[in-house]
Amino acid sequence: MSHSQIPRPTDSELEIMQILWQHGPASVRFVNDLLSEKRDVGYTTTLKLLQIMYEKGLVTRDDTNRTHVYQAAFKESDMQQRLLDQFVDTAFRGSAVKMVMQALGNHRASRAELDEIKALIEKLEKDKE
Amino acid sequence: MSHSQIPRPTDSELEIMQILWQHGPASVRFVNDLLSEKRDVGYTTTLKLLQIMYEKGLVTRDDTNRTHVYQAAFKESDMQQRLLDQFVDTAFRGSAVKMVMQALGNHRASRAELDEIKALIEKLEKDKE
DNA sequence: AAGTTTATACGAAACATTTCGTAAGTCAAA
DNA sequence: TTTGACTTACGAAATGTTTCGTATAAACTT
Repeated sequence: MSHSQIPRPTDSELEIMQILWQHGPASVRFVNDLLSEKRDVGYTTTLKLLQIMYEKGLVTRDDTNRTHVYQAAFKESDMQQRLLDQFVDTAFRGSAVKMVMQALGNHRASRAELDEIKALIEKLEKDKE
Repeated sequence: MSHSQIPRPTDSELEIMQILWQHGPASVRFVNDLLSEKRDVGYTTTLKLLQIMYEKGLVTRDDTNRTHVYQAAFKESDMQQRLLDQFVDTAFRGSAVKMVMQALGNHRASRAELDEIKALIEKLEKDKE
């Protein structure tokens, strides 16, 4: 199927995307086993979700074998960027900086992580010269 | 009505919250006028949404006059923090730092903004000592 | 080969969200 | 006082999401 525009995944769909990104191509069984560790979910529910995600173009699948193997259709970082843009727009009126400040202010980041961010900022500022 | 737990606002609801945060307490008419500038939406649609938001506890209202006046039930920053936590969990597997890096990497922030963030980081690092 | 387990497909119920039509009341102007 | 504009309340259609039961076929076990 062809898709002019990929829709934003729902929360449930994103949960499954996470599994596919973390573990690579996987069967319904595999996805459902991992999903079941976190919450109560039936096998056919997971199957149906993956089928819908396939129709939406969120995942691809290999159905040469009886057990189909699903795979994320997008890189995690690309999807994150899209979700981030959307989130900044709706929750922070488009201000990524405000969002960053809020995230740093209340999430306890380690010193190493803070240093990493600081280094990125300095690199960005250098690029600006 | 009493509420044990306030649900996450939907996208449409958040759009209305933004208006209430930006302009303060407002009538359905006022909200709908602003909303209509961006997209096509009927008056009773906006009314219904505000009524539902009232039932959910997202807004309060003053109904002493015929024209009810609605008001956000939460500070914008509090809501942003809640949405942010949720977003980081679902989209970045809990890593606020990764999210920040991605936001800074792809959003063009001004030098002044970058400096502001750097200052915050240095303050946080000082607090860590 | 017969029975058990495992797979997909599909329909539909249950639930949530979005949208709006219609009814009924209030208010102000003609 | 009648008319018209404006208001809230409410029901319900339209759409999207989540869940699972059932049917059917394939593969494995004994």
